[in-house]
Amino acid sequence: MSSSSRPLTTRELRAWLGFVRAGHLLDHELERQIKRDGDISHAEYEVLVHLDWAQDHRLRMAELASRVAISKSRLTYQVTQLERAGLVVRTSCPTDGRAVWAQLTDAGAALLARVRPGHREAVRENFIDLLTPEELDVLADAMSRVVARLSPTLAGLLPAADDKPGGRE
Amino acid sequence: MSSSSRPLTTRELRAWLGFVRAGHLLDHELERQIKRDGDISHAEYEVLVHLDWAQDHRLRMAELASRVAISKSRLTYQVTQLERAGLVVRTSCPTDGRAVWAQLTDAGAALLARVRPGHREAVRENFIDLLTPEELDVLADAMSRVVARLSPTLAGLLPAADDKPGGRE
DNA sequence: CAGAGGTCGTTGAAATCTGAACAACAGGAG
DNA sequence: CTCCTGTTGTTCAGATTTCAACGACCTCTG
Repeated sequence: MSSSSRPLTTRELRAWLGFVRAGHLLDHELERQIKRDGDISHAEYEVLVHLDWAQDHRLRMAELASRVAISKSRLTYQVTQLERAGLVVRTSCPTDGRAVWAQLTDAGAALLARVRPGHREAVRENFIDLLTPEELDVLADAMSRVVARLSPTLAGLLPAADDKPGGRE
Repeated sequence: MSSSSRPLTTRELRAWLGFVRAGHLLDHELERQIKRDGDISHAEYEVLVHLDWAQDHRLRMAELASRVAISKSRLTYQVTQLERAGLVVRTSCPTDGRAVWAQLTDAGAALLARVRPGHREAVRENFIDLLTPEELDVLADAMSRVVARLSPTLAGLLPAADDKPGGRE
């Protein structure tokens, strides 16, 4: 790579640092909001959301870990916590003895319903509403390239580029 | 807020999810690269970088924590680790008995010099080079608004919007 | 059927992180 | 000087995360 030793220009640095900092700050803010509205961690919330999105509100552990982008052992811990709180149950799979289903419970769905509005609002206030529609598109395109490079698998799960009022999130 | 219950459109969702996923994946990738080249964590690397950027390669704990955007107690832990590795030293401040300076050592600077090229390359390959200059500018502007909203203090430290070959990072 | 090789989810120990409580100090008002 | 209030960095306990095994199971081959 011929560019390997060339330092980042101010333009590049500005984009990179801004991206990283915005990510950290948003993480922190959402952590706060989710803890406040639902008394669970952001990580746990993510697990619930992905279960909610899934067919029949359930997923195998490995698939869930992949979608939430966390390690298997971390997910084991999270699901144990969520199960303890009654938001999720583990079920064994009849066709594959190794597999474990994580299934969203009614209580889990109810919690999601309670937390989501505030979450949406937080995402809007601190991110979406600060960008123009054009910027959103530019960002989405650029990010999809980044995701595609680092994880072709996950890239396939991102929504396509049309604009109907999505039924998710 | 009138928008509080309106779900995210596909366009918005695409931008938001892409942003979050790209952030996670980049974090993971950089973690790997830094561990490989310098045998330290990404968090520790960030501390070293901010010290290097600072006047005289040193900062007070509180200021450092603020710039790296981590908690005081977390920084205490990180600096202890870095000190144990000889990459940083703690110094007491003559004018303020409460203050503690974290000072980059020569070994710390040397480590940075060893890790940075690979880091730069990773950032370029997986981020910068995937975006056009126009996209970089759009992104930087948008992110600066997000940062400004969530942390006016940090926003002031972001580089300005000109484009000379920056001497940092 | 037996065995090899791979996948799945869990476990345990160590590393790291969070949040509240704390002790030492600074700065100003009385 | 003395008290009061706010700041600074650390500490401790508990929560979370990582990483390297591990046991159970599946699949394919012979």
